[in-house]
Amino acid sequence: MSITGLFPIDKWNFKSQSILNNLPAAEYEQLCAHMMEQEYKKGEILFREGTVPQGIFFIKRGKVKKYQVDRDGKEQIFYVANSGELIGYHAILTNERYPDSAAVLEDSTIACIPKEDFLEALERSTVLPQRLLRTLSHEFTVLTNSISILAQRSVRERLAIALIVLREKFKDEAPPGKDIVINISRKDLANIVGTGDENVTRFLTEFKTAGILDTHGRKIMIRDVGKLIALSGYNSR
Amino acid sequence: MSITGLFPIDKWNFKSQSILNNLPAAEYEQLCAHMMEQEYKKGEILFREGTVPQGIFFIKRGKVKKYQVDRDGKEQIFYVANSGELIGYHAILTNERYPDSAAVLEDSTIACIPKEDFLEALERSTVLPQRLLRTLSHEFTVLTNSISILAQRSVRERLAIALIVLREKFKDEAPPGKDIVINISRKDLANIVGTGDENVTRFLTEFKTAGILDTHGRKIMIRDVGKLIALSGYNSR
DNA sequence: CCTGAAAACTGAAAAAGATCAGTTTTGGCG
DNA sequence: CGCCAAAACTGATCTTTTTCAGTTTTCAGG
Repeated sequence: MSITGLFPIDKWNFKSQSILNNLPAAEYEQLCAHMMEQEYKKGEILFREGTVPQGIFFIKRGKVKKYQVDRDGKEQIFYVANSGELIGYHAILTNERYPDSAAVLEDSTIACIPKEDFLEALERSTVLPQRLLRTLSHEFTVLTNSISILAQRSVRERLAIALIVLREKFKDEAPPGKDIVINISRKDLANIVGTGDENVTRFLTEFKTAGILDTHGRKIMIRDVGKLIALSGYNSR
Repeated sequence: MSITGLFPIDKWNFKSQSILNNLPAAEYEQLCAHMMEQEYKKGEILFREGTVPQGIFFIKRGKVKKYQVDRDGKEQIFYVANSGELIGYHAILTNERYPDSAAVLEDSTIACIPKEDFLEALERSTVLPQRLLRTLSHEFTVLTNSISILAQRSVRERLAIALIVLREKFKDEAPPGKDIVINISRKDLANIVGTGDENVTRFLTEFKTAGILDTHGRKIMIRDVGKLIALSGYNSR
């Protein structure tokens, strides 16, 4: 059974990059007319809860976490966006103060397309609305899977699943033939899985002892995806 | 602080009914040309995981639960759709085998609009794609809130929140001046909250003892929404 | 109005997870 | 290269949640 064959996991890997790919040239030109490319450092915030972003963001290189912060300060990461993905359009589409925040997970190159250009392109374009609809529907599915996993699986299983998914997301960066390195803080991992960082440490130690992965500082290298999948609970029966 | 002012809670109450409201007459006519209205009984299944529905469903009266079933048979309800809402369009938009199921929660009147008519209307209409985009974006927000709640709140808090939301959904059915009655099985409640039905029973008993609600059989009548909100953890600080 | 199956409830025990209070390690910066 | 703050780790304890093994109640159909 392959990883991508595992239903909720390949859904989690969905990329919205297709939105801008192969747009009619004229539309693409117009959309990118006032695009601003910028370097962001780890930890920088793209937009914050309760605001309407200035535009939509296209991640050319790097990774961005999408999260919400609770009243009592607890952070929940519900998506890690990879290079090639587009974020920030939900707020612009609903034109509402938006409950999500986005922060840069590792040094990234991100382009910003002004709100107005995006909305205009959406009005004019013949393909953009359809693509967005499909993308949103797909994202919806990703979230419903996350809900099932968070509500029903143990912390160990959730962490195993998160690691499998993250491994896929960090695949691109590995030099050919070299290890895939997941570079993410324990706290961020905890905020994906919905637990504390102490728990993440504990289970990572357990996985390490079981020969499933290695750690060097905060870096995680997965050695045995098969065992992780077993632990994730998706091979049961 | 009003219920609807509570951020994640009013989001959960979102209705997608606006999608079909006040469409241009011609478009509406065309969309409804082959619409089939039908009575459904409690427990009937509208569509099942892994299928593409024949059409989209408009709930004229009643309620429908949207859920996913895990490999090991665990059911997770991620949304309760109310009268006025439209369901089933995700699968049709992505044109994929779809991971969600929908079953009738109480006797309902539901109209089915054939897939082809819906897709054609989507192509022709000037307002439908935009509306769907907004609706989907909004639904997305509802799900991210659910994720935060499920990942970070205790079972007691989750149940409190679920009850507040369900109370809003069952509001319409209460005769003026009479109690709002939440009519849902313990098992379904458990599958919303992500726990077992024994736990639901336990906490309901606790709430009853605290004067927060009454139960008659499986019916739940909430007496003190304020206390429930307090228990939900949303008044903290 | 009975009756049987499904649903709801209860208690006790075990397991899982959160929390607290530290110690050790890491990695960026002067 | 060493220092310092932040992050990671560890162990012990306490709380929450699950699980199991029943009993009681409800309610739909005969």
